[in-house]
Amino acid sequence: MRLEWDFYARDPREVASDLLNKVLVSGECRGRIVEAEAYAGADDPGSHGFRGMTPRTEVMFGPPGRLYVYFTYGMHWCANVVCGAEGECAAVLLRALTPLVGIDEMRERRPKARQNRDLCSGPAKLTAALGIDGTANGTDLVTADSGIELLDDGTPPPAEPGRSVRIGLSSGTDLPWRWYVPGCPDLSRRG
DNA sequence: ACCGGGATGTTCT
DNA sequence: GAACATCCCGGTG
Repeated sequence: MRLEWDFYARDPREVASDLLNKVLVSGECRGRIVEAEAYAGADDPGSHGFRGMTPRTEVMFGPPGRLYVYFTYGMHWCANVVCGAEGECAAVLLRALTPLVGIDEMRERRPKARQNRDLCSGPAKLTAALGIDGTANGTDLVTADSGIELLDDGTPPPAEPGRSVRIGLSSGTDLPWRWYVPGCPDLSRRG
């Protein structure tokens, strides 16, 4: 069943750990979330929202349950789930998926992937594999009006998830706000 | 296996 | 002008 508004309207650290083993749907493709990171606002120097709202980060401050998609390094898209209360800055970056459905379509979008575990093993890989780009910024995951949604298929999050500092930051590097499924072969890094 | 560097352009100072 | 929540390729061991 589809995740509802109250799932998202919480602290991003809770949402990040609870998103493990949920299913991301985009069009005909599906993947299981195995790695996610929490981001906050004024108290989180690693967050895009650290210095307040800008045109780019407006969605992060808006209602929970929407998708915040940003462009980085001149060529990559990354997708976040907006969390917390409306007016707060809070989101969860989706960092890795286990491909479940639509693998042929994913391989067409990511022809350089050598194996299935390379298709979605990074935040910009999974958006490319599932066809998510800036046109999806701000779309509502609860109504799924753009074909993107999150499902609970009955698989619970791991009883003891892996946890580490966040990856790729130059600020906020001390906060252990990355969660992952231990030993999963589809992570962005071994864990 | 590990490491270094290039691609590529938006965003904010 | 610098930084960037990244990825890929080619070098070396």
